[in-house]
Amino acid sequence: MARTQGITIKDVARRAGVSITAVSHALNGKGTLSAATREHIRTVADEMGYEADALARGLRRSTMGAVGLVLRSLDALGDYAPAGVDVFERFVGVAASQALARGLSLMLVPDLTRTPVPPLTFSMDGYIVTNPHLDDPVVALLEKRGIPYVTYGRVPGRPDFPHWASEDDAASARQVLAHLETGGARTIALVRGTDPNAWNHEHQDTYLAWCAERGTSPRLYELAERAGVEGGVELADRIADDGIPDAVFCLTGRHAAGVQQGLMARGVGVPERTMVVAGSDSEHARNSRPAISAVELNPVESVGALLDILQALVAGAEARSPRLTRARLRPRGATRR
Amino acid sequence: MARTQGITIKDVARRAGVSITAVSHALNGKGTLSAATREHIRTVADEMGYEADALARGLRRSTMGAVGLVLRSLDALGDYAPAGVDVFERFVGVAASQALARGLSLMLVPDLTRTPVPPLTFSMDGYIVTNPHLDDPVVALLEKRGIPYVTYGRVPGRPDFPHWASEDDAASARQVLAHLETGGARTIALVRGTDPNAWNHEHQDTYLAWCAERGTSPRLYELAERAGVEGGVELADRIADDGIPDAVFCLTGRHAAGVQQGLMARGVGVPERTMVVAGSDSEHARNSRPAISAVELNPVESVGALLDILQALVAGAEARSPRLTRARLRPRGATRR
DNA sequence: AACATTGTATAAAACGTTTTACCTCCCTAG
DNA sequence: CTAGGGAGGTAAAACGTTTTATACAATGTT
Repeated sequence: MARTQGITIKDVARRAGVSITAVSHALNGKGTLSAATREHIRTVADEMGYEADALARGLRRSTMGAVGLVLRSLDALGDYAPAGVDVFERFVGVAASQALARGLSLMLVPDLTRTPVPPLTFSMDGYIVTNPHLDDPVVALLEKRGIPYVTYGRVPGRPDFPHWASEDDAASARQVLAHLETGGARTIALVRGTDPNAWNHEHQDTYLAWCAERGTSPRLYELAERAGVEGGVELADRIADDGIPDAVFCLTGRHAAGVQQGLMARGVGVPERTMVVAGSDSEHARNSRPAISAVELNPVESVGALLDILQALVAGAEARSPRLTRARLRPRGATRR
Repeated sequence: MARTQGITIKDVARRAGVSITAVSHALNGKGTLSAATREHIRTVADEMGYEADALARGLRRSTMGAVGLVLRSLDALGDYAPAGVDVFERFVGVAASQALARGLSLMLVPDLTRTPVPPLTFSMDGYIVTNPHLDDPVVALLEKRGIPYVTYGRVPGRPDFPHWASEDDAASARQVLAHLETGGARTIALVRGTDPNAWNHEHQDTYLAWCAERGTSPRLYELAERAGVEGGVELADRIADDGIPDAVFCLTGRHAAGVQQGLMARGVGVPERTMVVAGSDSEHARNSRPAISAVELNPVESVGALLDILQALVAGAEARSPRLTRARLRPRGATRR
């Protein structure tokens, strides 16, 4: 109802016996006040528990200290079986606490393009967009509005756009493939998702290049992210029918869990007959039996980098970007030979 | 940098050849304008793509159309092995989309009590606090600031506080216990978490009452939420050492998965020798083998109720509260006899 | 004695809305 | 002919800040 608890800059000014300008200057370290007055005002403000109204300040400064987070799959969270949540839950948590640490507010926006947009949408200083799609309308909207944004993973179809950070997907993929090769795998199948984002693209490209380098013919499968574990189980049959590969590299933990489950149900031994790896670690990977080897992403560093870039962007400064962080392969039972 | 893309109410007014008051009135359906002018102004505003600045509006109206969400465990998300996330990830997703549907912005606040607070913190219209603890400082702060709030689950130690909604935990617990009894269970162990919140309290109370009614002696275990699956595995040993019960009722999906895993590793057959149930459904419960029966919470209805109450509160209206939603038991292999 | 200069503080404009109070016109009733 | 009253509209105040421009001493300079 009443937004602020009464206590405004005017009250502080009156109590301290100075003008409101003086208060503003003292609290923001501007202007030309004597050290004494400055100190005095600060004390008074503190003991009154004064806190500048974010709206008024934002209106005047035209910057708010708040960033929006668009989870490019959050819509899916509305359904019963959320797709790809493993990664995102981590991401949201990390983003929230890191934003806090930097004194930023974090607003969650499921979909920027559905109208009407929530009130504060266009008042944010900037946005973080996770895994934008090809021709993502969210990106287009931000672009059109001139709102600064950074993306988690490069923007497909926009190789020139520099303001992104992410784990080095190509490096991760190579790491996985090398690991499997060391384990004796010759034919390796890749199971990717269907979202047209950089994550899927880049893994696929790396995989195809790797196959080409070795002169082996690729075994590529697509499976919708939202198909989840069950999708993986079903896909296992198709994979087996096509001839059992030495290893299966699934980009999501859920798919990996499903595929492994499906293969084992058919009597295919893991890791004896075929190995299984997940491109992003998740509870599914960890809790499968045998535990599935997986790439552990690095949301802490990635989010840090994203916020660095975004803050620089908002401040109108130059940002070192893009920035790649390192993910680590966690070998587990499913590739232990 | 520049917050809004230039286009203000003044521009619209000029273009439409009217005063800014007229524009405001036309767009908000107030004042006494002729239908014609109103229509005209609306058209102009639309084609200019005008959207009122949320900050200016908020400043004037002293209400913003934005609510904060405090996940009373979100700190934990910063760690590698997040505790209790299964429930919360769902909750965040649902909250975000329902807020959107109601035209509200959702701000994520990890911890309201750490200073300095992010800018918009005290500008929110109201807050949703999930599973507040006993003597929760977040609740105290909101109370002191006079900011409206609702809680997901009652506030422990504040039986008088009405503004909450949640699944009917007592009913859920009874449902589970009855299910186990039907399956032939006589001695049932309860594994609860350590957080002093209503969820744990209420399940425990119901369980104890149920035992008392039957004259059986309770077998109560506490296990920290963050102990997760491994904690469950370890606890399984203790439970078995104390004498294998006919069923184990774990409040979290992770604990249930761990306990079942631990029991089976000791050669205790599930469901033949003992049954396992989880108080909140999760991927762990679904993907264990055998699949663990679990109570499927109802975040959609709960969030709906919470927003209803909060919106009423903010509007200064009377809200029907508290409100209970129904959770459903999903019987699965782990209790199939 | 007149004039810069410096140090400290403030008045007032601005940010973009909403809302309150008022204005003007025209019509009708007295 | 005038008072009263709607219909249709606007000017200006307000929201709580920040910022720009200005005021006023006191001090130093020619």
